[in-house]
Amino acid sequence: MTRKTFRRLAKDDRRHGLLEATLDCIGEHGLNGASARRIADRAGVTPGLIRHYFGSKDEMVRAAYAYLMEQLTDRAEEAARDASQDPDEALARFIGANVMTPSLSVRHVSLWATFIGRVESEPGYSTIHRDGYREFLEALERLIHPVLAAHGRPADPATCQGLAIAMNGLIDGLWIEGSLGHGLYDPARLPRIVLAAAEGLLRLPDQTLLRHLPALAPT
Amino acid sequence: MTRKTFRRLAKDDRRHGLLEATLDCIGEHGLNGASARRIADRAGVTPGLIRHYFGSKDEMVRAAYAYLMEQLTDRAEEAARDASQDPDEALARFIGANVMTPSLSVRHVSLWATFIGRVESEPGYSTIHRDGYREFLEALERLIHPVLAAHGRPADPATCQGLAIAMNGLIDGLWIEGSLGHGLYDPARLPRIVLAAAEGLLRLPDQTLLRHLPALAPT
DNA sequence: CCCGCTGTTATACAGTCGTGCAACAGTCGG
DNA sequence: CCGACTGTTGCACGACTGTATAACAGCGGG
Repeated sequence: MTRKTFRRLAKDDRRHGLLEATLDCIGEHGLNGASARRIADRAGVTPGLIRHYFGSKDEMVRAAYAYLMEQLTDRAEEAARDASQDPDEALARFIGANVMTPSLSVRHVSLWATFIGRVESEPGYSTIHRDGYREFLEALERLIHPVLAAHGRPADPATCQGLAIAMNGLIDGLWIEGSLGHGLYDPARLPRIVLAAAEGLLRLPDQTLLRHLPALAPT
Repeated sequence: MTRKTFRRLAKDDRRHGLLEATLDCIGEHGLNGASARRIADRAGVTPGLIRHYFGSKDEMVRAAYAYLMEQLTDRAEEAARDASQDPDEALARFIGANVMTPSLSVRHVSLWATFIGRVESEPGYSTIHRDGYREFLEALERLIHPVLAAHGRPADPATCQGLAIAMNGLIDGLWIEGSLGHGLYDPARLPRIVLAAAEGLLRLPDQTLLRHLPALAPT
């Protein structure tokens, strides 16, 4: 029995590989089937490394949750970042991007849901969840405020936050159901649906957001 | 070693007890920690019964998912059933009830999310998910249509479905985040937020739904 | 009252779980 | 080219997993 050959990787590379393998396994087999052995296999290492890098499997899974949330919020904010100077277009881009590929992803929704299910009882999860949610909410508020102001609608902080909360719910809900692909409707309808809903929700004139729909075409 | 005393229950009672215990365990410990022994313990029986009633643990968990979805849709439709004849009020009640106790429940959201995370890969789950989603969507369409018609807004099937999809997203998203109680805002604000958003989304005149807010006070 | 049906328990089994630990082997500085 | 540091492996351990099966006991029908 010959010993497995291996390469010594930089600390961050190995951590990254393990986290990615953890998410892969959880996405495919759930927290159940994501055993230390299976994750190590997927990462191309032996289970002992988990202890070496994360102390325990639970700790690694927790780190994977944080890593996932980072990915999700980064991706969301990226859509707004490369938006034009036009506040309407920036908001439309942000909202639309969240219900289109690559955001619309079964893998991401499955992972997100799996972790959400443990937020209440797993120590440390609630902080990760709250931070991600807050970040998303604040990004939304930053995008909504100038749009409201430009159209002469009330934009005090309380109003703005309430609208951001509703908008976040709208986006999240459509993101989840759209990603799961139950076949009840064509997900390609989602950008139009969500932008029309957002216009109404914010009491914006017709086409304020919808006219930027063509700009959302997948590059 | 004395043998455990027991009562012979009606088939449905025992099944119900096991399903409820299954959901309890999954809610508290996730699909991971919900072992056959722990579930049996919670139900006050021995693990062997699982095989007797469901054939296997996986089959029981699947049945528990279907059982949960039935509970959730029943509860949602109940809110609309005991609504008055006024279409506006019926819609307002339905929407509002979904972001208030008892619908706003960490246990329910945790369970829902845990199962959603497995919809993609676990055989049979997607059907349960789709059926529940379709039922919710259709209930929403039935409530939205008369409201649109009464206010002279376009109410063709395609428009109606699109609005129901958006409304469902809005409700789901707020239900999830509101139930998790992250402390970023007071969940008591949700009924007002969701009704205001729904009015805008459907392009209804101000206060069409919001004026029924007082009628939603927890009985 | 007691027999028989069957819902229920108890036990055993092979497999997998997470992880602690000692030995190994890559890799880098000298 | 060699020595030393440490990232990585391999294995062992006890606990726990799901489930098969045989023995038991509650309960209704006669």
